[in-house]
Amino acid sequence: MFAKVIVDVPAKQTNRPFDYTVPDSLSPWIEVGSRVGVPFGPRILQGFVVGLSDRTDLSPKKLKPVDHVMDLYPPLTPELVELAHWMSRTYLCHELSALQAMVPAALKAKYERYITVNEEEDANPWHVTVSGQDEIVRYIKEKGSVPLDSLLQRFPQESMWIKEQIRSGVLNESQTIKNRVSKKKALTLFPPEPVSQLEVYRELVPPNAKRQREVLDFLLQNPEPIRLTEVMLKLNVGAGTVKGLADKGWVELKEVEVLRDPYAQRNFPRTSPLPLTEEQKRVFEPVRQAVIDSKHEVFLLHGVTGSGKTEVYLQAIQQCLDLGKEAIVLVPEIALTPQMVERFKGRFGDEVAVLHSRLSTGERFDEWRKISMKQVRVVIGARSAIFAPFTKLGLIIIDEEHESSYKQEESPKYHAREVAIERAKAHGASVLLGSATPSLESFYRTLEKEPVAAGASAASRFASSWASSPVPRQGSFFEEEEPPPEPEKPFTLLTMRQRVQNRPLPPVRIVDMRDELKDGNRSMFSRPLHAAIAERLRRKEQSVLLLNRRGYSTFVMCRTCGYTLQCPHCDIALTYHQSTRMVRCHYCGHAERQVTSCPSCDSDHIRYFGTGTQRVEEELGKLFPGIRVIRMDVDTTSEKGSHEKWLTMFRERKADVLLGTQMVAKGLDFPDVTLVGVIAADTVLNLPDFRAGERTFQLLTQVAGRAGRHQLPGEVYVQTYTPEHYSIINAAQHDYDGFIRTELETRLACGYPPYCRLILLTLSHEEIPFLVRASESLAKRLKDLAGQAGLLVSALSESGGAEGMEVLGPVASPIPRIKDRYRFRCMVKYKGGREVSELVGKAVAAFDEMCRQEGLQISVDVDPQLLM
DNA sequence: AGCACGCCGACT
DNA sequence: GTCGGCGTGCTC
Repeated sequence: MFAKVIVDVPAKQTNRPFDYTVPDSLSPWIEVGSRVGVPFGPRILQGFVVGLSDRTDLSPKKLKPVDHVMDLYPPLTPELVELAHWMSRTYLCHELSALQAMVPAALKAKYERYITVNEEEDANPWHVTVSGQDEIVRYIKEKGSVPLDSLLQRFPQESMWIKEQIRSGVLNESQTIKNRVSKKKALTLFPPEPVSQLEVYRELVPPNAKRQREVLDFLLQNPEPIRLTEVMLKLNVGAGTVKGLADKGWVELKEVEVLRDPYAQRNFPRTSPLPLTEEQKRVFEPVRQAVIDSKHEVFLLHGVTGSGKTEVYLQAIQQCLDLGKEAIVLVPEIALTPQMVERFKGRFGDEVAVLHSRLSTGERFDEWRKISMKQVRVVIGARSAIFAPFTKLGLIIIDEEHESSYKQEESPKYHAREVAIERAKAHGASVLLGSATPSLESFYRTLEKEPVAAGASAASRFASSWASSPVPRQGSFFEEEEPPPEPEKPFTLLTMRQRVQNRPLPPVRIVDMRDELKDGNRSMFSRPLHAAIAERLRRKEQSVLLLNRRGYSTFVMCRTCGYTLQCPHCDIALTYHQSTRMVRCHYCGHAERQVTSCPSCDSDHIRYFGTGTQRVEEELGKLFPGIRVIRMDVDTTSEKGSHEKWLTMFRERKADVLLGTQMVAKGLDFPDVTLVGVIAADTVLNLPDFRAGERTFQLLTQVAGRAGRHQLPGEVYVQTYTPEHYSIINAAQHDYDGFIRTELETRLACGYPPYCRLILLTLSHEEIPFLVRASESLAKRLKDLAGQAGLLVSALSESGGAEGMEVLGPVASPIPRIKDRYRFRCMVKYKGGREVSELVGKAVAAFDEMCRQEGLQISVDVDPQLLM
């Protein structure tokens, strides 16, 4: 038997499976998806088994055997291995990166090299001449074995000599693969056998040892093994008490492997399904049917805020569980609040695993193992939870599907929505995308398109470009034969227009800040918003104020000459952190002490602009003396659990105003909030990104939905300098359809997604001239290859509906330098199928040598979400 | 990524 | 004549 293995080397040349023989002793343990240690060149590397075969094209003498298997059960399923392959082709990343993205970080290989003294060679004394070197040998002998890097740290002068000795055999080098996180052990208390012995011991306890007797009594009542920490908590005894018993041999304390449970302390009251409204029933029914029929279908659930999407999710999941299938729920990281977790844990109890970024590596690993070991059938989590190693998936739910956080910004730059659809296809599962403001991409895919057959229209060809199907694995992905892609099935649109109990959407008032300025109001609060806040204070109701982070960041400026502090390594302003009194660069981490005079003109009129929210908070305090404000931004929510703490305080009415960035707009539900104010609606709108209008509309709609969800009617104020913009007007009128119509027209006219697709290529290098040459050369290469394929057009929008691609740039990136590396970018706009991304892959591959030798870096982003 | 092999300049 | 620079290519 032969295993095809992707080894742990992220490089172009090793981005293919390598064949190994499987020794008989290991064959029962090796499956597609196993993690193995394999000899690769001179060392042992970690690798993933991506195929098993009883034949190989390689001559037997070149083959080496698999060294060992790393896990009792394979961490990946064959379906996920296939998915990794799809990802590597779709997003042009190494297959290894895709595989690694699927397992918890705890399983990432960590290699340690050990040095020992070779006893035989040591007999030859002339190898050891200089006294310092003699010391090294003694040091190693004393410790037995020493990790190489700690040895080099201790004897930095002698690194050459040490390498020599390893080569000549005086020192031995060996290497191990370690997991990053060990399984957690907890001291556990075991009662004696038989338990009746406890009666005897009870009498023997010294009369003054009251605590010890309590422990024995407890064990008599509860004779199962119990965690030491639990005993200490329950009986309020110290560890010494129990240790005393253990010392006498009356009870036993042993280390037992446990799963860390981040929600262990919490009790979730069980809830049962609520009766669905007519509208909920109408959208639930087709989803239920698809799940029962195991039919792959993608539903786009467009439901206004407060229309009760979550209850539909919960009942759809219940349907899944009833059929013995599993479900994944994706939620944007920022919305994965305790409230959200509570709703799922409350309905499905121990069947739920939760994955989010605030978990430690160990906690995350253990939640993941619950899935892997089939202890749970529901996973709720952020983006990467899409890789939950289920085998009987029935449904994938993506809440707030329009959120840009579903796109990973590091390699592999996948979009969870696309991955979800791909996974669902493999399982015959359905995907339910939910949002009050569906993305244009998703909405576009619900529109009826002409069939692919005769005359292949623009729309149908475009539709087919999204399709793909599993491919039998073989060789490198750039040269594979593709089966013709299946035509993409359109999404099914489901709509919920009513809020539960028919509460009206709050009226939204647009405030033109230009008028305020004209009338001499230079404050950041318009008169109407000011009056509205005053009114809430008087009525003892609560307000939420939202400030977009961007455009209001925390820079340091000289008021005499206008100089702003810049990062010396990046072309970006340094941000000021009040808590540490430091200025710091968000991109490279460069930090310096705050300055007292201008480095440029020496003036001491240095002004530290705090976070935008800090400024608003200050001004609120001035305008409304005694107002209680909770401020939520990066500064106040970095601490673990602080997010929850602030929200609880606000819920308990310990503040009048919740002031924050985006994070206050998402999914929060407070009964006494009757006012929502958006301080500056156009900060996003002015960004140089074709999605700016869409983002603005989404944000305003989301935040408007926060008001008046309960008995009290709500009201929304939106302050803006561009009140005539359709994304602001449509949001104010709660008119998604109107917005989408205008926005689709705009995108069609400008030639942007969803009418075409984009690939963003970013090149970086330390020297501008080299970078410019390389960038121009890459652009030329892209054009040449496109020309050869007959795909090149000069302006995509003018090519009508036909397939084609356009190469834009190179131009300097919006942030032209990061970490002392200059950045240029090229944009590929195209209509058509996979051939374009393959072509881009080929073009980039041609620059592989330049990357390796000259330090050029090229990053490829397929379907980029942020063009910044 | 590592690491070895291999082909041209300044030294014992 | 050798030591060593890092260009080139391979790892099942």
